[in-house]
Amino acid sequence: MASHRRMGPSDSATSNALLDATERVLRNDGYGAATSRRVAQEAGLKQQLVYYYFRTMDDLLLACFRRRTERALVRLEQDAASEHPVQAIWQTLSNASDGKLSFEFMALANHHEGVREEVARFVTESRRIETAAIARLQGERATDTGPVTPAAVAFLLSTVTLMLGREAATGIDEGHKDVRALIEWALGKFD
Amino acid sequence: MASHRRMGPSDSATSNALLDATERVLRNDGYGAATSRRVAQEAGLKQQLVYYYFRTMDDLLLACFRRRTERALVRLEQDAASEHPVQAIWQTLSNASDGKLSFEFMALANHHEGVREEVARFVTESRRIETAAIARLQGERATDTGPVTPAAVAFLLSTVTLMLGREAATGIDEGHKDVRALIEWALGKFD
DNA sequence: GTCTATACACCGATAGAC
DNA sequence: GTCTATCGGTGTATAGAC
Repeated sequence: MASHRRMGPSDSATSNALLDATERVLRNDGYGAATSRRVAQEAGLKQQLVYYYFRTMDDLLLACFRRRTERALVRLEQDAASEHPVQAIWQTLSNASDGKLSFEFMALANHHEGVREEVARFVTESRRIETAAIARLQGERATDTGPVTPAAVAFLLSTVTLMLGREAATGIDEGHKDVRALIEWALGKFD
Repeated sequence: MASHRRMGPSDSATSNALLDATERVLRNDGYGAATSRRVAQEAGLKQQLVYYYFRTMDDLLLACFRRRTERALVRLEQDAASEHPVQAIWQTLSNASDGKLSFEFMALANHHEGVREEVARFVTESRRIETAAIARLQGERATDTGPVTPAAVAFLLSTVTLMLGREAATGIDEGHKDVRALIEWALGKFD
């Protein structure tokens, strides 16, 4: 039974302000704090507007994640098409990857069907792009990289940057210097 | 101003049942669902008993995490003292590491001071144990491992197993076969 | 497009009887 | 150690006026 409640446009200034506010709340206080009242307050809007622009809180969370992945994929494709794709991707992920937010969405994916599917789609797609870029380099150089395959490097690129950023945010730096050197050594085999 | 409310023992059958129930709730529905009523229901107990055994919900969550890390460190020390420490740790982390629960606690750490400190303590301590075990092997063999240092391997051991398990649970397997082969190759340099 | 008003459920936490 | 009862607050979501 569909609701008869009215709905607002999906790309207005107000809806984007709500998405921005949602990101801030997730970053600062986690998904447990991402309530309609809290998000609206963060955006300086009334609580009920959340339901005008997004049918449910689940929809808001999903839209928030989708906006982020779309932007990330655009950037990733730019990096992959650049002169030194592997270095560019490594730099982008090392600097920009917002570990706190990513983790919040990954935890959310554990019990939010829509987010889970979107996370799977995003990871699969971005790893596909990364693997292709690395394989292209390998083809050009024709060097033997042994077990350091494009797919393995793509996995390490994304997961190691994520974990480095997250641990640093938690006050951990055990082994970070060494692993950074190791990854850069592995990357050097391609680019 | 301290509360005058009475408190129960911290290692009774009932308090452990509550901790078990908390783990199940976190695993199935995330920390947002870990409410006193929900946890009590899961344990077949009354909601108010949560506050008899644990002062606040934050305390319950923290106790739940502490119990897990204590058990994990015991197991890690056993593995580190075994004949093939690196292989043993890799196997234990690959099989037993409960990715969903770990992620839930890591996300929780983002905005829960007590859990954040405990996560930092646990990661630092376990990585220290792993690094020592790997370095001991390196000393015995006296082989040159280049950039594949004990600290780097320790970082990869814990983070790669965590991410492999988590992605598998989300329905992702992009690059998993390759990265497993790569890690096992790196481990072979030591053990 | 934004407002007021409101429904109804669930939250953490406490008091005090048994 | 476990129970009943309960407080004040907050949650999602909707109806309907402006």
